[in-house]
Amino acid sequence: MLRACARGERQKTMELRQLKYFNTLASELSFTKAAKLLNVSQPPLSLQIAQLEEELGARLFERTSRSVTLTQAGAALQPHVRAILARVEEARGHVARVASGLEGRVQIGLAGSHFLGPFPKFITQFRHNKPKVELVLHEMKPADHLHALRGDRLDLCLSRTPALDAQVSSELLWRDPVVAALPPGHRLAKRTRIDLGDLRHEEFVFLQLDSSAFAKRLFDACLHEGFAPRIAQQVVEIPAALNLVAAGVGVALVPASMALLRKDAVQLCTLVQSQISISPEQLAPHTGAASPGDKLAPEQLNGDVYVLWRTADTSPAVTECRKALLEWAHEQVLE
Amino acid sequence: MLRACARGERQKTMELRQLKYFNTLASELSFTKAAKLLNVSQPPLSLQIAQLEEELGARLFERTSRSVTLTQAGAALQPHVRAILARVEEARGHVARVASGLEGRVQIGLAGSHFLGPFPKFITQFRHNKPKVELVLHEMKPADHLHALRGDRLDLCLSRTPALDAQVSSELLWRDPVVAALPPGHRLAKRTRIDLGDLRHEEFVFLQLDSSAFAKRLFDACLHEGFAPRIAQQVVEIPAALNLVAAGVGVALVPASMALLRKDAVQLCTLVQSQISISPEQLAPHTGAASPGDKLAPEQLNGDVYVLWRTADTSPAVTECRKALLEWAHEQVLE
DNA sequence: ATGCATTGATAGTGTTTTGGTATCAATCGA
DNA sequence: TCGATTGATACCAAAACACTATCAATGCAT
Repeated sequence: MLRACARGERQKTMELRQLKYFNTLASELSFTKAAKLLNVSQPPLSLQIAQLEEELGARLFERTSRSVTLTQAGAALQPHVRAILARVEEARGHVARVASGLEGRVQIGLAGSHFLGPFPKFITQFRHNKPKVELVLHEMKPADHLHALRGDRLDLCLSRTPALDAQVSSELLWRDPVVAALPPGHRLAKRTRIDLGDLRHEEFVFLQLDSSAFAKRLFDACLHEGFAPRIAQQVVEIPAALNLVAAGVGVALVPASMALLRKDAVQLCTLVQSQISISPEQLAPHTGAASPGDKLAPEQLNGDVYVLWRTADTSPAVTECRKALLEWAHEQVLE
Repeated sequence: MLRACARGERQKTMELRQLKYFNTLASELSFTKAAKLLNVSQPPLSLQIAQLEEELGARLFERTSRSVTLTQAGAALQPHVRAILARVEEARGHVARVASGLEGRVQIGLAGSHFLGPFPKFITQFRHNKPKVELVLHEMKPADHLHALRGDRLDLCLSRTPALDAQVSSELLWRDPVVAALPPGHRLAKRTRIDLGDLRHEEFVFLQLDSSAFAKRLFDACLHEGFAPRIAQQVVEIPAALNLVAAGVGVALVPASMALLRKDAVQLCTLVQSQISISPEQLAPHTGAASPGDKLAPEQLNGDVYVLWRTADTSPAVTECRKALLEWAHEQVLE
């Protein structure tokens, strides 16, 4: 079969090698010296320069057999070549930094409530350690996390619900038991620990069920306990729920870390169901597929915080950030 | 003899081809489409990208068999590549403009007196026609012209004396006869034309003999006429001579174009020796070697202006400027 | 579900390009 | 005038490159 070389002339194109050769020759103004510096012999250098001159259609050096000087065209070219070669090195360094995770951008999705927990401390520390990695925080409903993650709009998510599929992995960051938040002076307020069933007749301030899987899980826990909670008010953010509880609208099921922030205004009661004994295994991080238990197991009545990420994500900055977050979280637990 | 390939690894270097391939692939995000745009088949494109990735030590594209996306490293590289390729094109254009004489720099040496003649008009016109060509004017003693020209400090000179050697060429720009400038009311002032010998008993304001070959030529003309001029005052610039003549210090031999500028204050007398009939051949430009006549021939009693340049100079801007100057000068003569 | 089309990767081959050695003409200095 | 040095040239081997043919994987349509 005939070679499909339709166009007769192969378009010769300038190459970086030629520019590199030009640059040292322009500095040395001697073919032999430049060739030595370039670790090539002199004839190839002459050839490459000649090719460059031919392609540009201009003589770049004036050679007598005794001296080499730049022509005006060559002098005009020199600063460009320097800039190009410098930019190549800059690009090389930039790519290396990004590839090593020293530089990059990480899109992080999280509920507003996490700004009140330990996470901001991590942000501060990470930004100090990796100042060239840009962390972009996206406050959004937890229900949207997975979709945004799969659509590449997010790289990491903080969520109180681990992921269950193969596309998205998750790992436990820190535990956060669910407690009951009661209005001041509530009849159950004197007890330090109550059973979820004790709340069956209460009015609830509940997280909006379609805003997060966490809210659904709380609701399901009530169902599992044998009652459908009477919802006096739905809210999207946990702090809002606490404010309503403080105002006497009803009781609420909230993560302990959140409730502690308003312990001045609401009464907290440990829920016995979430008071499970913490085994060493549970303290250790586990993968997303590690706890696919039934939706109504009492151990699930918790607000433990997970980090979620695309399993297939290879971005070094994201990986570095995730690892740093996990490491930091586990250190915090030990303290 | 053994090949002197001392280092085992040949340092593979990034090449512009790879950057060009990267650029279109990053735009198209499809190997087959990019290959078509690049007029190559798909395998070479894949290979070049792979080589680029290997050299940078970073994966630049995430490929599934169904989609191609930029990695963070690739996204970091993209603007650099765009800038590099753009700069290459800019360099190509710049070199082309310089090589064609549209852009460049021309160092021009001239005596201050030429600022009073027709030359400034040319400067204005040339700067308008070739705005990117920088004309640098160096006012200096004509005696230094040749040295500066040979030392590459000047590219062109305006001189009243043509060059006589092979290294420096010259061509006539415009004629300028020498006239006698007399103080007002001078005894010879009534005559419209006088002989040089008529001035043998006058006091002279003379150009400094070591400042220009023109001055020497005027002095030699007097000697040839049979007298050594009595020099009352030496000056460097012709206008200064005219001022001294106007003040009555003495008479002077000056180019007609200069004297006309002070015809309000000095009396002009045509010198018969310079009043030679102008043959068509003499009007036409002639090369430097064309008039190597004896130093005392009366025809040499003139201030004709020549352009001088290095015969070996290949700079397009200089050549363009010189040609434009010649063309313009000859047009001026016709008007 | 299953075949079909499309995508990028791989293998094998011929051509182009590149770099090496040997040598030459020109020029400068002693 | 001779020798040394410079860049250019001729020629050859090796490396790089681009092509064709093909494969495995994936998405889409029937």
